[in-house]
Amino acid sequence: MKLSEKRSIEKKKQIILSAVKIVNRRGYEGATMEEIAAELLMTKASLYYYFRNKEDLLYQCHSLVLNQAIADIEELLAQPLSVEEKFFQMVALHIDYAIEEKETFNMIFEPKNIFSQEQLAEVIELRKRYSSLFNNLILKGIEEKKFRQADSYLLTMLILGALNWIQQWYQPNGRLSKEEIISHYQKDLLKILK
Amino acid sequence: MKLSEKRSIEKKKQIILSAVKIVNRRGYEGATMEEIAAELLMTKASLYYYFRNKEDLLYQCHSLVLNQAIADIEELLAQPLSVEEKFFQMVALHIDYAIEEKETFNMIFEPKNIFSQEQLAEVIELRKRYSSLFNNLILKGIEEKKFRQADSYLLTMLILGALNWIQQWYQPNGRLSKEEIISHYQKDLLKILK
DNA sequence: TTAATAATTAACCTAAGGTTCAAATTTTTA
DNA sequence: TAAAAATTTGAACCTTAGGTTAATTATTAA
Repeated sequence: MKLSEKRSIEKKKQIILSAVKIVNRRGYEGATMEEIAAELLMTKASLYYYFRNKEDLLYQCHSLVLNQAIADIEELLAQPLSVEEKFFQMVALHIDYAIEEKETFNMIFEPKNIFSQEQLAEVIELRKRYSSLFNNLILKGIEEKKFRQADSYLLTMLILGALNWIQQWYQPNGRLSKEEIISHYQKDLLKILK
Repeated sequence: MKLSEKRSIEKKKQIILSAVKIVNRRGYEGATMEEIAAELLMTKASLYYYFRNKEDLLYQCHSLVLNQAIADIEELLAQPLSVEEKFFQMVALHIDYAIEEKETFNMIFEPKNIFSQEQLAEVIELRKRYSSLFNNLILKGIEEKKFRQADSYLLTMLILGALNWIQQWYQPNGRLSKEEIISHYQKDLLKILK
C-alpha cells in the first residue's frame, strides 16, 4: 500500500472519530459537518473528499465502532477461562467501554433512523452480533450447569440494559469508582444467572 | 375557569403530545415545528400562539410527562401493600409505560442538552425524583429486612437500566408477551434484592 | 347584534447546514 | 526540479427550519 493511501485511511479514521465525538455531544441531527471538520482544523468542504455525504460518514462511524467492540469481546472469549470468569470479564469490559469511551459507546447503543435500508440492516446485524456474544456465553453456562435453566435472551437483554445505563449516571469523581461499580455489577448480575 | 381557557389548556396538551410523538420519531433536532403542527392539522404559526418557541414547547413536554409518571408511581406507593408487592407493581408499571407509551417514556429517559440552565435543572430534578421513588422503596425493604443490606443507589440504577432497555428490543408480536416479560423481570430483579 | 377576544393562517425573513466545484495548495513521483 | 497526483479550500448555491407579522376568521359575552 502506498504511503498516501495509508495517510488517507488514517485521515478518514480521524474524521470518523471526530464525528463520533460531535454526534455524542449534539445528537445526530445536531451534529454539523462544520463542527466535525472544525474539530480537526479543517473546513467542511474537505470532508466531502473522504465521504460522499453526511449519511455516509455517520454510517461508517457506526461500522467502525461496532466492529471494534465485537473484536474486543471475541478476543476475550478466545482465552482459556471458565464461563464465570468470562462473564466477569465481559461485564468489566463492557462497563469500561461504557464509561471510558462514552462517545463511541453511545454510537453502538443509541439506535437511529437516519440510514438507508442497506446501511440500517448492516448496523442492526452488527448490534445483534454483539449481543449474541453475551447470549452464547449464557447458553454455554447453562449447558455446563454453571447457570440455571432460563430464557437466555431475556437474561441477555436484562444484563445489557443494566450495563448500558451506567453511563447515564456515572460520574468520574462521584462517590463510586469504576472498579467498585464493576465489582458490584459482576456479583449482582451473576446472582441472576445462578 | 372560563370555557375558552379550558379549551386553550386542552389544545396546549394536544400540541405537547404531538411534539412528544414527533420528537420520538425524529429526535430533538429532527423534530420540526411544521411537523408537530401538521400532526394536528394546524400550521406552525399557530403553535406560537401557545408556546414562545421550540425550546419552550419541548421543555413543557418533559415537564408534563415526568410529572405524570411520578404521580402514577406515588399513587401506587400510597396503597397498603408489602414492599415486595410494591416492588413488583412498580416494575410492572414501569415496563408497561416503557412499552405502551414508548414515546413519552423516551422523553423521560433520553437526556438532551437543548434546554436553558433553569429548564435543564428542573428536568434533572424531576428525573431524580422519579428514580428516588425506587431508591426509597429499596431502602425501606432493607430496613424491614426484606431485602439484603446493599448500596441502594447502585441497585436502583441497575434495575432502572434493565427496565429502560426493554423498549429497545420489545416487539408487540414477538416471541415474548408483555406479561411474560414483566413476570420474568419481577422475579429476576427481586433476586438481586434478596 | 355587535364589540371584544381568541385562534388561525399565509407570506415573509433570516440563518444555518449540506453540497458542489473550480481554483489553490501541498505532496508525490519521475 | 518539473509534471502529475492528491488534498484542501473559499465561495457560492440550495434547501429548509425557526421565527415574525399583519391580516383574517371564529368565538364569546354584553
